[in-house]
Amino acid sequence: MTKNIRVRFAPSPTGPLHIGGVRTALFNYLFAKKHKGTFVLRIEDTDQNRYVEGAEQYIKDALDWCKIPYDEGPGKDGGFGPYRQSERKDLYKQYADQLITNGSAYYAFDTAQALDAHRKDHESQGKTFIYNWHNREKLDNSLSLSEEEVRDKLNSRLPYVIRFKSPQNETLHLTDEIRGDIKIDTSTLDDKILFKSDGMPTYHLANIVDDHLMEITHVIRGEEWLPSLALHVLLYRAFDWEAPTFAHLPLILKPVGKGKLSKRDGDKMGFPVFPLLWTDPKTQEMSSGYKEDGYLPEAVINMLAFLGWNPGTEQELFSLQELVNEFDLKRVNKAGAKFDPEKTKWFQQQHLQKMDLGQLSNEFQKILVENNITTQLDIPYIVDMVKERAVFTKDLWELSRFFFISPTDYEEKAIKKAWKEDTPNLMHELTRILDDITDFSSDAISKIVKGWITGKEIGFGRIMMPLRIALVGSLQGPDLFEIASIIGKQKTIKRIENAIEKN
RNA sequence: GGCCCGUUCGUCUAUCGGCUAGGACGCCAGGUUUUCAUCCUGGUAAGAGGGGUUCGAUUCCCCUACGGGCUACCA
Repeated sequence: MTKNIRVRFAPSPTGPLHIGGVRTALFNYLFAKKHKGTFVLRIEDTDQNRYVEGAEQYIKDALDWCKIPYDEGPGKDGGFGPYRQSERKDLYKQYADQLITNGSAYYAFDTAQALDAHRKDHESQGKTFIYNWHNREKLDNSLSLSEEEVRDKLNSRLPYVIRFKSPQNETLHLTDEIRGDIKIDTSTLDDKILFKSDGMPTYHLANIVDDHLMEITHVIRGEEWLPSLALHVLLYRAFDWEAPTFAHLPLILKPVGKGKLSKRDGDKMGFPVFPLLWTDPKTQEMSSGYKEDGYLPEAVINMLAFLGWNPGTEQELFSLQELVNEFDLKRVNKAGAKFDPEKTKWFQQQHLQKMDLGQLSNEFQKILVENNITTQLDIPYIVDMVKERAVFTKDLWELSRFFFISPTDYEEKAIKKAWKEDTPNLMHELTRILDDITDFSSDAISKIVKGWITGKEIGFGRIMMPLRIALVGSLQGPDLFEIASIIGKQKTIKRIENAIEKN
């Protein structure tokens, strides 16, 4: 009997979640569901200075839109709450103290200014200042000071931090589910701050404590955390806790240029980097979102899943459930992946085509209302006819508006190409032919009109193209006889007459 | 600079020592649709470089180059 799989997604509410974060959440979700485990959302808000109003709600809304709900998290206690680190504040100090007691950590009184000066000084000499074994004895901390001095400083309420005492001269063998074995020489590590002078833990402490307390079995996070893996493993050891399994996901890179995809890139390059629209509460600056741009969550999820993962088969189109079934951490890539807005569009187009016709028709109905259209026409029939040309639901309107509204303008290029000198006469004649048809079904119209054209011994284009201009306004759209049949005999003839008049 | 991770078509990727290196996006060309789009068919294009190991390396090892991440009392 293996223990219950528990994973967490632990974003910091410092702004909107971007698609890299969504992918991390997705992979956690897929892994959890695949193994019938629990997906936890934990809000890592230990840095009060960077807290952004509305960010937490945005994270929840985004996960909700993507249909990757968390099993436990703020507002959904599963017995491991609270799930906001700010609400767990009182918990952490005792763990920091525990490390002091067992010799794994120490107090440090160095001021930010003093450390800054050290860094600048080292930098000017071309060196890097690292707070660790090689200089910790010379700095202002409980390792260099006498017990008395330390007690005095503590008693006089001097600000202090608690630092981890990184071991020296040890080769750590770390394991990552995706990357395999990683060797680290602990002498290169620095003595990271675990507990800040403001009474809050840093990410490192809070993260380890919470993952332990919440019984997280697998830590799946971005590659940017790989450098802290050694510290984290060392912390588990210092606490004598069993460490979870780690997996570091490759980063998502900019489509062009250098570096990882950042929150700024999206609107600069013409595609959203956020799942939902975001308005910065301070500057009112807006960033576009996939939802508002018309993307289906299924498409975004599918696209994201394929950024750094593949099933090993040639199937590319997946539903969420299929992704759950197929997902395997072992098939996650090591290298970073450049984000491709074009392929995202392709996923969108594919998923729109797969969408349930009734549901798509309902969406379309809303657009009709927005455009003040009331109609007796068979909406699902029309949607089914034009949807293959659509990438987004909103495209449906432009692709079908001629069913509801007679064209008033005619595309110039089309007129030039197809509206010739004898066209008005031919169109006149056509109206009489159409008028005589009693059964105005597309089959019947097709048969009669085609017969008529053949009899006249002229090219089909001479009739069909002007007719299309008259009915649609341009040389586009589905089968003409279908269109004529749907809009009906009267309107068809009227539109032809309009076109003759205007051209 | 230091530490760590990575490197197959332009992009996302398959390949678990022997392949004409496969698929997808994009692009190009044909075909279907007497329109347009969709769709179908075909084409374009890749193992960073150098050393090893091996009968044989894209695949294993090392070096170099390049790319990326981290290097805060941020996560």
